[in-house]
Amino acid sequence: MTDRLALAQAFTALADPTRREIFERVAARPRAVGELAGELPVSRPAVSQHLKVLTDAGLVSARAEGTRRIYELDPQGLAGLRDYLDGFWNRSLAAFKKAADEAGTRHKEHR
Amino acid sequence: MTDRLALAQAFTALADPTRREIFERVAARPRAVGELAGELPVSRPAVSQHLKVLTDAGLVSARAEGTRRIYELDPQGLAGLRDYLDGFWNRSLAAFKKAADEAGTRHKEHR
DNA sequence: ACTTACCGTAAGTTACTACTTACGAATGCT
DNA sequence: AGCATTCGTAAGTAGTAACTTACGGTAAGT
Repeated sequence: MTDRLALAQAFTALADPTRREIFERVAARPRAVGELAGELPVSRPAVSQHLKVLTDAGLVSARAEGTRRIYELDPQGLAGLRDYLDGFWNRSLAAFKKAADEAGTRHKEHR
Repeated sequence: MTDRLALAQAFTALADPTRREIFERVAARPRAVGELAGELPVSRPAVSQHLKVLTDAGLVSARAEGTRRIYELDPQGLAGLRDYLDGFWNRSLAAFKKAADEAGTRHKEHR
């Protein structure tokens, strides 16, 4: 199961605009650090630091290729976020359905 | 459609631990501000400020009940987050499937 | 009308975070 | 071996965010 810490890390990771931008680009296609830095208005070390946060959150993973490090999307962190939100989604829908049904019994019959 | 700003606000809102705690309690059952403050180790104004952020992110909504303000979950913000993550989920699964298939064609046949 | 209860906002402070430059390590090429 | 490329980390700084106390405003009760 996905623990609370990993969840917090994932939300924190995607809260930053630059980091979300990096995440989206890596998700679209695996990229090296310098490549990402070339596309973004921040320095290469900044990209490295962001990638560390994303990696710790389980959102991306890296593999070495010569002196370059290729980052790609890691489905694990994504799955944790999805599961967390799905829980609220189902419960909220159930609650709203329940409220709607109860309102319905007062004003008109069920069918 | 859910725009980028709302998305950023939703991620930012859920990134803070205290705010996520508030969100979870409100999602479980609608609550007043003072009630939340009584359950949490922060002051009532702090809760108010967190609820404002959550409201702006479309994650909760409020209704007046006498002098009290009852906050409840708002499915809108939740839907935006879900849709965003689902996009990556589907695309990442497609990419992994594609990669697996291509690897399969090199090492063993499809079935 | 006065008091009580509940809440949002303003102002100020502290802690954290995102960024920069500087440095060092690892790999590949000649 | 020497040099170039690519990258991670350390150190320092500026901006932001989360919290507190203080204040004002609205609704209900007596």
